[in-house]
Amino acid sequence: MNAGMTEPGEAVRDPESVSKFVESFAAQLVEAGMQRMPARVFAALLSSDSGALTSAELGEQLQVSPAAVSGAVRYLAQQHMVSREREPGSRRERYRVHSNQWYEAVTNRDAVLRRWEHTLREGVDSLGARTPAGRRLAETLAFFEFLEAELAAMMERWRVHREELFGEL
Amino acid sequence: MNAGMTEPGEAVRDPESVSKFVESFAAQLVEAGMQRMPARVFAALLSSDSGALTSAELGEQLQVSPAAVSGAVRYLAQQHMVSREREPGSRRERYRVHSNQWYEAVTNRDAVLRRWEHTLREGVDSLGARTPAGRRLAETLAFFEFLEAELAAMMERWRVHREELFGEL
DNA sequence: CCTTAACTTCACAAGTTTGTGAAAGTACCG
DNA sequence: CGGTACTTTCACAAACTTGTGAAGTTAAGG
Repeated sequence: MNAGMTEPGEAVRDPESVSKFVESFAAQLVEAGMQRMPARVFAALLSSDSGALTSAELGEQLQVSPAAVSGAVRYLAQQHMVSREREPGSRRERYRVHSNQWYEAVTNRDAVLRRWEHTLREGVDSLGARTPAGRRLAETLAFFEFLEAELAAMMERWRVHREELFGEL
Repeated sequence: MNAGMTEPGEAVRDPESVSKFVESFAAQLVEAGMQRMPARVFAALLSSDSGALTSAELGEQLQVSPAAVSGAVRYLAQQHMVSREREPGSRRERYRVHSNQWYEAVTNRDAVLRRWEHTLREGVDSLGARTPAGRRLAETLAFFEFLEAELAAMMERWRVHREELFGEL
């Protein structure tokens, strides 16, 4: 650890090791199903001090075209993982990650869960609720319903725990 | 609902509506990041009455080659979402889904979570724990650590709840 | 209003993924 | 041990994805 050999306490931002982190983190997001470019953009935002970068900054840091940044940001905004803000007095836009908002977005996937449940319900219907397969699906459905409730409660607990650790928003 | 127009209670397995379910469910697994073929194979297994199918049965139902089935099953077995069993007295293999085992496999992703945490810890190190970015990562890390503990506890509660709903294993 | 900085859209080329047929490998069974 | 019934591996073609440059659009500022 502390491979940069800097004295602890110093806030020297070594671009190379930052980039290394960005790429590792992005790789894990990709592994978890996110597309490559949104993952890289998101990781870059997450590890910026201001929490917000312009399109040009992102393009330079990641060595990609404005078009790529544009597409990635559109996706991230749709997923509520970043928000866009216009810099006043400039035609430049900045993309911001609200540190906690992003994992809230990932866990608050009510709509997604609801669709899974809907599909499963249809499955139980077409297989017949009393067939072995129907029962198997019904159990899966019950699990998802349970999950949905638990996730909400868990995020509530997290907010409390978070405040203990880091204080007010 | 009950689009098949069969009297309730009847266990008529309409191959077409089953296939429709298989494809919808598979599509959702794909959306969640699983590869296409493993998703289809898994959905087919999940909606089979026996909970187990041979390679030939899967190939026929899904209209794919034995090679495709082989690859898909290898992946699913690695993820512990199906298990393989040799039929005694035959050289045929069957692939089985243990109704509850599969979502246990999906939620028991300790190793995966651990790797995220490791990456985040490195990130905090290279950004500096007292920088804004470092603090942001530290919060994300704390969230993952919290998640890890919560997930385990949640699955414990689910097992109890499940037993209430469906009885013993 | 015109200029211009910045973002977005689009057609396409490069790269990657996916499923196939054919050949090779395994292991039951006589 | 040889035959055969499966399964797996492999090289490749088709289909899809991804990022680019260039043209198009928007709106800030003169």
